[in-house]
Amino acid sequence: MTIKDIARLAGVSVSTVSRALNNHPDVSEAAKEKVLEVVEKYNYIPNTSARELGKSSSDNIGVVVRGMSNPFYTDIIAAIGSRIEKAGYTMVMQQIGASDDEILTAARMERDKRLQGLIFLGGKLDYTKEQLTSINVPYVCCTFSNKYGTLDKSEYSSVCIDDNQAAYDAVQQLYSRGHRRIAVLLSGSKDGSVSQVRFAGYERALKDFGIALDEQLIIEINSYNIADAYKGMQYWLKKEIEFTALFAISDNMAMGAMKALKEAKKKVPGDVAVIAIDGIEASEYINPVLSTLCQPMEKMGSEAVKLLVDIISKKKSNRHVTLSTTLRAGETLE
Amino acid sequence: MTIKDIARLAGVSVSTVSRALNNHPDVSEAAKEKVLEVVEKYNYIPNTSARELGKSSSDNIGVVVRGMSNPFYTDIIAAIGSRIEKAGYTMVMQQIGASDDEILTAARMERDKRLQGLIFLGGKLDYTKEQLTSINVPYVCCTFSNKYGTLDKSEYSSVCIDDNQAAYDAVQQLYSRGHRRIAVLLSGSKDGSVSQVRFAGYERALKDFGIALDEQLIIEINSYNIADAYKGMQYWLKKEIEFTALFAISDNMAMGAMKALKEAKKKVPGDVAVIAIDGIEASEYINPVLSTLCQPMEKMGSEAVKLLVDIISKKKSNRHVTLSTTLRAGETLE
DNA sequence: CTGAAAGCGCTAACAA
DNA sequence: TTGTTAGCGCTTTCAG
Repeated sequence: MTIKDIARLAGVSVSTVSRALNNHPDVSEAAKEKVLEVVEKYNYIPNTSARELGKSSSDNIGVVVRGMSNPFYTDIIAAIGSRIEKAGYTMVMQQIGASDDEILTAARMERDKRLQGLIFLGGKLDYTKEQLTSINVPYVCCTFSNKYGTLDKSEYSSVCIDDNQAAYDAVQQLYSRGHRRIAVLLSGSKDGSVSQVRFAGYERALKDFGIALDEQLIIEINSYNIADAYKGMQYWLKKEIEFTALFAISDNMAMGAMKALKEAKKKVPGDVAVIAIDGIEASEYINPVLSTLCQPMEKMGSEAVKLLVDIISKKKSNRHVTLSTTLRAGETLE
Repeated sequence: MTIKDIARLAGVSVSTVSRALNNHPDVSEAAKEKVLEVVEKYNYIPNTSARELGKSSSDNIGVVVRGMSNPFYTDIIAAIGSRIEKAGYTMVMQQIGASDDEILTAARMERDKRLQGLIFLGGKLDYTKEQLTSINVPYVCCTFSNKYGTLDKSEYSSVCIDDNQAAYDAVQQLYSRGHRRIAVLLSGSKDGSVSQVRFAGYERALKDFGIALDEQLIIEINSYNIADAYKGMQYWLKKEIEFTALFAISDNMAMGAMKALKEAKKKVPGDVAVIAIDGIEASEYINPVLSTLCQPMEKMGSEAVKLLVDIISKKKSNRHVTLSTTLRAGETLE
């Protein structure tokens, strides 16, 4: 069943069918009605590929999300979606696995869907200009910036928190409560990911507070996984290194760590205070409730769209906005 | 940059480029090399729409997943993905929102991607034959079956647990530990969703065990949301209805409920025993660890693909497999 | 092994 | 308002 069949069945030409289906103004009510009736009757569904191909332009904005079903992104995506809609564009989202190439995915989408712009959710921090030659539309990095790349600031937009500062603030929360032996749970300290940035904030805070960096307090797990955080913490606890507080670079990792702490009979808080960064919903439902610095998810999403739309419509050029976190007191701080 | 440009630049015809790009056997090494060189140099990316359109068939299997980023699905999806790959097919996944129409999505995919088959993850339980006329390839329902629909068993395949029995088993766990005042936390008791099926299992168990159904013990929240479960439970607890155990129809809902119980100073376990169904990772990281009946996620995913591939290759016809759950003891049972 | 040319199903000028 | 027709970018016969 193609548009031709419908045309024949409705006794009109294909263009009339196309017009009727796309709500073009220049179709008579009679023709439109007839067409829709046939479409309904035969359960006709237009082929998207053909449609996309035939079209010369579109109002599509692409969103490529790294990490399947990362709870941290759901709220942001919702915000992005509604904002895009409101701006009169159409959202085309694509999720990719942790090891997939977002640039390639984006480049494909750009051509396939004739995108006007792109939003990257949770990408890498080290793009080079070279790698991005295949992207020819404006794009904004959401939740991250090009910290370690060689991209010129004027070539892209971004909206994120100041990860270094957030980590600094987290450590300060612990420090101000008297903690000096502050362990840090991270993915990697020089993996070029957000983990590295947050670790740098941790280091900076210690330095500022006059605490010497103790290698023994660094728990590196090479993953953002909750189960890995649990196992990593479990393993580290066996070393029986003295500490009174833990700064986890993400809520998820903090949750894994807390299970290990509980099993090791370390009271949280009491024996150990815990703080993290992110503010996902799940960490609000654990016991004790995790104390964490929340990222303004909704704001991030809507801001990202705003930046992009402004660029697409030539109103403004590339910009970089930094949003601030808010502390969720929780119950793990003391 | 289109295939034509590449052809010109490489000094060959478009068909040769197409062959080189698609690993066809009948291309000389020299031509292939030349083409790939140009492709590389100009960063050429073929247009998927055009590709899909031009192709007469495909080895695509579509997967439509209901519910964005539902943690329950991630493991299943991973299993489905690797199984599809292994079987020599290509997975094309599409996530849809809770209120979107999966049949329409599937019908579109079927045409756009020239699917050989479909897998539905977390769909509705009440399809009618009429609604499915737009689907013309074999499909299997994963994690659910067509409990309330009028579909003939021979028209589709399914792989899921026996939800009614799982609920029955959950209640039995509580009953055997002496509980008689067993509250149930559900989405709806007649919403035609899995909630209804599990509630029926709860009812059946009570009947079997000689316990009268007490309307006061039914907590209906019209949602599967963790926050709603929390609020719903909070509200219900204010009524101060006497109970010693809670059966939540999903892990997620149990987590919300447990936060409410904790805030109401009800000890879990001790004052209240809790059991649920699903076995998601998160519920393993809360305190106390949730006792629950785990669905065999991996098995479900791989089994779904197996059924589908067998049908596509005409080896077998539609089948329905029921997998059993396993109890995760946890710490909320007593 | 290679190229020319006919589609794939739709959109969008251009005429009528 | 309508229909005709030329693409969109690729795959795939069919000749050569």
